[in-house]
Amino acid sequence: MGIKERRERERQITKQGILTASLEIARQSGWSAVTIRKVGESIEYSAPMVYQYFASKEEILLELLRIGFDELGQAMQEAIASTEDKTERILRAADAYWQFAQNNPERYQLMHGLGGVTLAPEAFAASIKQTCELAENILVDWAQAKGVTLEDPLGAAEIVWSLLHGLVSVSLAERVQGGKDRARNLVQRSIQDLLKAWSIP
Amino acid sequence: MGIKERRERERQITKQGILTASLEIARQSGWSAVTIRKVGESIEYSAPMVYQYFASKEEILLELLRIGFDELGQAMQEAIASTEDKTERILRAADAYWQFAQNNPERYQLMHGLGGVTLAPEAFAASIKQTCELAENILVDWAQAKGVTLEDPLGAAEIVWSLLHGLVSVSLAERVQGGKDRARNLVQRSIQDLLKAWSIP
DNA sequence: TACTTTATTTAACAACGTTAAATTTTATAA
DNA sequence: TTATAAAATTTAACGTTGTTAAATAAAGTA
Repeated sequence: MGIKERRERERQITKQGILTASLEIARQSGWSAVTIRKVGESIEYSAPMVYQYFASKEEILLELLRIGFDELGQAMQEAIASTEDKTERILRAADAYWQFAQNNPERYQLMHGLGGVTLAPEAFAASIKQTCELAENILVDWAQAKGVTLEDPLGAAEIVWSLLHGLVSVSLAERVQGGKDRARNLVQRSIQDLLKAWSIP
Repeated sequence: MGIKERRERERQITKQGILTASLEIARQSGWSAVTIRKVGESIEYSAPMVYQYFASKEEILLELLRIGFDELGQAMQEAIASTEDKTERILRAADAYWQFAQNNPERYQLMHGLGGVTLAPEAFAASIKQTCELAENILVDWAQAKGVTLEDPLGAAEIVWSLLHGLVSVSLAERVQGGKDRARNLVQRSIQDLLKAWSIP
């Protein structure tokens, strides 16, 4: 009597369909164009059917947000694991962050309340904190390896992350002249500059 | 026959009322709560009357955006004019930027597409560019005074501004631990750090 | 006072998120 | 296989949004 199980499998497929459809609409037309009716149409159901899978539109966005932060965290972890050099580690983690934002602009928007996303600030808080702690860890590692004493490690992490987030935000809004590659170099260079300043007593 | 003039005066007052009402609603309940009907109610008119003053809701937001960038630019200009010391000048300009964002969070959101604001990216571009050019100017001045050669002055300006914008964004979303004062110090310190790095060959 | 113009409001439309009711489809039991 | 219960799905509807058209009220002019 695997009928219940089959149903559950179908449910998961449809649920995933809702998520990918939402993401696709956002990719094509921005987050304000993501409507329940359009999502329903995408999965070839009537609009109210969406509510059999998510309690509200906000829940869809929150789920996508969670997935996004998971993937970003994973990408950064891989970057960190890819080298033993503490400085290079920071630069690669930053580049992983940068690449994620460039390859998934609409998800980055969702994860940071950009591009007309209406999500309560509390939604971001936890995941952001996690990313920031990760940044703090690799900075502390770096400082230790270099024999540098960071008087405010969390502050340093927040600075690096803010710089990164600022450049990404600006780049995503296509406000930086010279295209993505230039902005990418800017990220790398500015972080190196910060590390340089922190290396000197 | 000053009847036409009186009408025009009244018109300007009502127009201003629409702008301040929109800002007030956003301040109290966020930008997604700013609706034409509520704005109409605020100025004690029916909703459609708003369209006698602005062609669309977007036009209201764009006007507020323009005013916001004007005021921000003015505040930064005053900060710049307040000292001859090139380094202090940069720090004061950054603090003016910071103070504007803290004192007008909903306007800062509007000006940068935060907090559920749905405005086309093109809307920001011009004004942002202006602010960035201002940053470039004071950085070039600083470099000249310090005998430093900035190989990419615009890039340096974009870095400083991104750092500033990143910290402001994070602070406005109340994601920084330790409150506003700590974040303000972070801004000052990080910019000093960048300048320090750029001072060294 | 009568008429024209202007100012303002009410009604309405399409689209939104969401819920309730109606309907169709599917599974179960005789 | 057919009647019935359960589940799945859709249609209709509510209140809200931005916006426009039509109706009404007010003001100015002759």
